[in-house]
Amino acid sequence: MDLLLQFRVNSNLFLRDPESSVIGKQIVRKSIDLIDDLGFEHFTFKKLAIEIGTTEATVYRYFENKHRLLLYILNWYWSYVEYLFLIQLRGIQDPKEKLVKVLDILTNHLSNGFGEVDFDQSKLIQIVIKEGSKTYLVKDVKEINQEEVFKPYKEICEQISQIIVSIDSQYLYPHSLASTLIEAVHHQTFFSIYLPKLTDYSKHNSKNYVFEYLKNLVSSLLNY
Amino acid sequence: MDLLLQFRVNSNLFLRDPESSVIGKQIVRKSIDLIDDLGFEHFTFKKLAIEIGTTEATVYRYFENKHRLLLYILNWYWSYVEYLFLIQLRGIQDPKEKLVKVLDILTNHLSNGFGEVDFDQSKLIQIVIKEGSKTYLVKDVKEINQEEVFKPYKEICEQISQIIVSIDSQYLYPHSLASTLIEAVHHQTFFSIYLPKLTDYSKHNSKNYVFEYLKNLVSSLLNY
DNA sequence: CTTAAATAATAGTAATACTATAATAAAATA
DNA sequence: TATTTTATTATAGTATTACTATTATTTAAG
Repeated sequence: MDLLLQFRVNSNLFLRDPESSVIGKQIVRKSIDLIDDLGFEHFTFKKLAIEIGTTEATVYRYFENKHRLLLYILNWYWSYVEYLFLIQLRGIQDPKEKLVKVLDILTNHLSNGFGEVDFDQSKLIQIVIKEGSKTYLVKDVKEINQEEVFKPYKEICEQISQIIVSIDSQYLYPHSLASTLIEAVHHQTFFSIYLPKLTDYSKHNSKNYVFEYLKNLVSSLLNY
Repeated sequence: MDLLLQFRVNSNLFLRDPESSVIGKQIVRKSIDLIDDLGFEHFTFKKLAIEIGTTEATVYRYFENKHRLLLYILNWYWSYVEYLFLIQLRGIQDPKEKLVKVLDILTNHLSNGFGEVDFDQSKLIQIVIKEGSKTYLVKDVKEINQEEVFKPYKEICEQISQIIVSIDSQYLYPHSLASTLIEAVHHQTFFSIYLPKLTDYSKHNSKNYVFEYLKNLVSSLLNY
């Protein structure tokens, strides 16, 4: 099952499959550590290479540039979420319950992990929250979009959209609501930590603040 | 009135007030053009200096680095929005109507401009949409937050939050909803242009798509 | 066992993000 | 008015970044 997920990552994202060699796996694993430590702006292939005891040129054989590596990491994440959807929504009939489970998966970042993964999951989540939007907020979105690099994100959005429609077939903005929910998970989590005045986090003692907020939002919105 | 707005920009953001000299004003005006043209990542002080016929060192006398310049531009924008709120919400009594007007101001980017400004307004809006989140998605958010550089954003959020509470005093997440609306304006506008599958833009022939979506969202949510 | 192909290491370059110092202009004071 | 002081810009530099080209080494194939 581990392998299945990894094979889904779009081959446009890399020059050489990082899963095909030991050094490739190290590149991905260590880059997750480093991007989390330094932030994407201060992360460089030089620093990564030193960290894993190789050279920049070697890293460049795997990824064209650090933006592609970030895309690779996020594609992996979205594929992982898709897998969680698959196994965790399977048993649920009620679409309302399904949507709550979706929010749970998206916000309850840790702990719902399956089996073992060879990197720090909490660091991955931090990258998704802090650096995720940098995958698409670039000058060449249009071009890279044609390479299908945002496909897993769109598929997640499509799935959530279908759940929304099955709750309320009259609702006019299912895709926008789906992408708003996904983005809200990220920026509300970020804000609650770093810019809490942009949230009501301090008034709620819940550690599942973002989950509660969005659960309330969808239930009011789709009236249930 | 013009001056009033400009004086509100936090002096922590610059080394020397760009409004105090001709070259300072050129730096701000041309940087708006260039950031829009190149994207923030490819924008450099060197390119800016060449464009306005000066040197990098001169630009560095005004702004510590390009991130500070971006913050300056966004602070200017948020102060401008605050001013629009002030004059355009004044006559409205009904808080529901007020909230719709807020969404109108936030989404109907152009045309509600007052008087003249000495730069391209549509380029400013593009920067707000595409680069705005890069002001806070940085390693040192915590530190720069202490310098009050996000104050105008928080004030806008606070104002919207108060409107929300006056519509529904029982609503538990007014600040989160406010910041979600602001962020949604930006990413939904971005998605509708560059990643339309993340929206329902194609199904609606409205050029005010994001406005309609969010108006519908708040009216369902706060039941009116 | 040899040759070819794949991979990594070494050594570069152009651009970026600054900084230090020198030159010039403007302002303030004698 | 002359002369300091100060403010501002220009010149020239450095370290780092983002790559690339070439060479060396390993692995695989015939």
